Amino acid sequence: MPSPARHSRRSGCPISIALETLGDGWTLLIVRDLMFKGRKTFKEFLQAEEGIASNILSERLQRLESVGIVVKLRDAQDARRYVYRLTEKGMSLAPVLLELVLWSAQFERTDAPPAVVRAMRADREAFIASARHAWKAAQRS
Amino acid sequence: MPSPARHSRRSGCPISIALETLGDGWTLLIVRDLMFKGRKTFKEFLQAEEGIASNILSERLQRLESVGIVVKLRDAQDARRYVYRLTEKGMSLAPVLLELVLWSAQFERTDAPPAVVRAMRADREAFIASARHAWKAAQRS
DNA sequence: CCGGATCCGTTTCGATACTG
DNA sequence: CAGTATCGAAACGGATCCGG
Repeated sequence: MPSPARHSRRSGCPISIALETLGDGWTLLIVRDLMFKGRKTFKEFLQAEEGIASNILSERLQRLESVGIVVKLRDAQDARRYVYRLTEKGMSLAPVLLELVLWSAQFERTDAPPAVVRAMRADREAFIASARHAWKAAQRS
Repeated sequence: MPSPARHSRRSGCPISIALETLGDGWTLLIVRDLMFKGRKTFKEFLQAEEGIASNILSERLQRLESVGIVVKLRDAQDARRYVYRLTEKGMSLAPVLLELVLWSAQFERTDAPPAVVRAMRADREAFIASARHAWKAAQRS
């Protein structure tokens, strides 16, 4: 979706940057998986139930890296592997993702909302705080 | 982006419905314009600075209508025209949009954040409440 | 094996032109 | 004014190949 982002000057409500990065559905899924599902390797993203193709995943990860939302690092445990992590900028998307998940949960036809959703709904601030806490903890590893 | 939405069953964090509707950048812009900028006619959307093409706009509006986010009505003032309005479901997207706009504003390189953004930042609840109030007021017209 | 890159047929998008 | 029709460009995604 190149066009709406191009002519973004002086918009009353900025949103174009979000469009460039999140306007793509796959990207949104990757960020959600990073933030809430603990996925971090190429393979884990590939195996996500939505079924992304490897070339698409590769491209999206590169783009996320280039806009500073994720970083690619060597796995500390296994130096042959890579792990992807959200940056601070990436983590700052938490409120957006949380609202998005909550909104979706309202209309998704599931018998019972998953525990994650219930935790989010109960206390948004607390949920974001704990996600950030987990993120910081994983930092040192 | 057809695929991620197709296999959406039993996701730990629902988001697929949001992907179907908001995963497209143009759609996001339309909803933002409806919610925060008071745009409501086909022409007003067309004239938005981002420059959407008429066929794209048409298709996106139809899709938004089919998923129950907007309704298409005759203009009460001028019966020859149509106006598009957010439904209750559409308005329930307000928190998502607000967080999205706030996040974008952080990284958008503008000299001063527009008044809207400052108002949002100051009090999110109040901003959403007033947006909803304006929406209800416009209902009776 | 893992993390991609490349190729290529198919689908979708979107700018422009056109119509009721 | 509010959309359709057309048609080239771009994106998608499955298969396959490659370096470590």
